[in-house]
Amino acid sequence: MLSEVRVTMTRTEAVSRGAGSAPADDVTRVAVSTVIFSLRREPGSDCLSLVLPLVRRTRDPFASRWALPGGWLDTTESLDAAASRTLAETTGLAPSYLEQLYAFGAVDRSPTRVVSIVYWALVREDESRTAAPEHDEENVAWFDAATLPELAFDHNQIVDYALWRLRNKVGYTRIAHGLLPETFTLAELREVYEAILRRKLDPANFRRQVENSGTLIPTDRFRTGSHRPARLYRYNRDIEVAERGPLDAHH
Amino acid sequence: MLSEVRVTMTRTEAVSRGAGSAPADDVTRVAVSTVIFSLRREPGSDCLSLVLPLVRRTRDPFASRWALPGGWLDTTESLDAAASRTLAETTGLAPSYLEQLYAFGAVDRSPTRVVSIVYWALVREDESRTAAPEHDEENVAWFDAATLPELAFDHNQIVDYALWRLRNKVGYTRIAHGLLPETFTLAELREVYEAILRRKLDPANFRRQVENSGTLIPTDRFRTGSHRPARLYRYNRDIEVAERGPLDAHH
DNA sequence: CCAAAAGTGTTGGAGGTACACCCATGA
DNA sequence: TCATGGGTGTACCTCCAACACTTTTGG
Repeated sequence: MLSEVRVTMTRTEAVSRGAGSAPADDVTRVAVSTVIFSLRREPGSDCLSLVLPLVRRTRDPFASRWALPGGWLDTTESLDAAASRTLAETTGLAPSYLEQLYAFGAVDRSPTRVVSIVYWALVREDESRTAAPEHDEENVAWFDAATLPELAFDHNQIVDYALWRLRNKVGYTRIAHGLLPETFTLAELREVYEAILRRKLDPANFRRQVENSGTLIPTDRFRTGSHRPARLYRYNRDIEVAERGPLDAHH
Repeated sequence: MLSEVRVTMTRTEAVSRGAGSAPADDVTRVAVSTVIFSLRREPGSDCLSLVLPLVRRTRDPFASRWALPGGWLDTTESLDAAASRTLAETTGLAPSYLEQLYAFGAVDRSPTRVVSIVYWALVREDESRTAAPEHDEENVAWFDAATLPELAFDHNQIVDYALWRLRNKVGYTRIAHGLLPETFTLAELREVYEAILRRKLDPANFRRQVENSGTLIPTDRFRTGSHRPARLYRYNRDIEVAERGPLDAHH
């Protein structure tokens, strides 16, 4: 039915950032990348902003460009596991939330045929500080999500899509706690929403909304400091099950 | 900068779903499958039900089981194109709506390592009738989505997820027109919603909701027949752009 | 006491549900 | 004429945005 054909294809060096032997030439390879979001308080301004880690490519194509952390899919691991693994290898992070974003497979997105299964993840602010201890400090850096440079491949587009998903999902799920420590004040939670949605929220209405949603458990502790002490809350982990669809796995 | 090399792509004659020689053992291959929804009016009952086409497998694994239509990803086509192609090859259908669903890649979902990029699609009721003219009538059949047999691989799970997405998406987008002809009455549109959501909707409130959404354009024609003639509507195609995220392609 | 953030109350509008009610046709 | 679905009006309820107001701390 289909006969064997010869194809001439301009091919550059292998794609893998990091190690890996040269791959076979005639197959489409599967890569896994992750858009990792965290929050950082800018020293100058007093508001939080979304940041994400990028790795500098050390080889062609797009050598010296910044790219999403990722790697090749191993034959013996699931997609979710590959996302966690490559994420840990390149940045040393363990995400508090991880979800598949999309599979990108345009033929010209890389010189060789690569299908990228892209995940997106959230890491807590405190965790992202301790990350990348020995992981080439040089080649991993955090960027403000709003002002990214030109990235390798179609990664700018991918980040845009991940941002869109994050902004959507924060509206109808309670994933914001993936960016916060175990306990937090309502003001801190509101700041997270404001950073993601890029607009101010009414503190009074925000309080009632999250209180009525039943996803927060008040503790008896308070955050003291500047003014009137604010109650600390924890997330109710029993809720979030029903929010997701019938996809068993991914944690 | 980029050096040109020659690559020999042994296209193991294969790929399309039925045929196929044994694949290489050490690579993970990429398949593309599609969950295709359409509507069928059951002869006995008077209400619409969701149906989808399945193909009977002719070889192991899961020989003689029913499976989602699909095939191997070709090296020279995008994921979207592969979904359209395999969908046409196996069922002869051209979908009125096509969207990527999810990438499934558990290691044990197939004896050999296969990552399936799954799409879901809608085809209009009338189109689904004329389908599969010469496409092995024997090995393609339509099933009620609610009462599927045990399918090959993890395809039952996949259909469940596709149904979940469809039911969600019908609530906040206007994809239902993908199951209807060019013009239709509000009652017909409501029936589509009822079939997808599996519950009755108030005709009066349904009318106002879709009218206020601005997605319908009334024509000056009417569907006559049983009782008082019902006005025919068309969909306003200018709207649906803003509904989707920043994913350029897939039409 | 004052500033500022924590937390509460109140109002009005938007949108959804339930349901009563007219309208127009085939039989 | 009647039965049936097409189409309209309306009351009510819930949720949300706006904003006035009280409470509690640090300085």
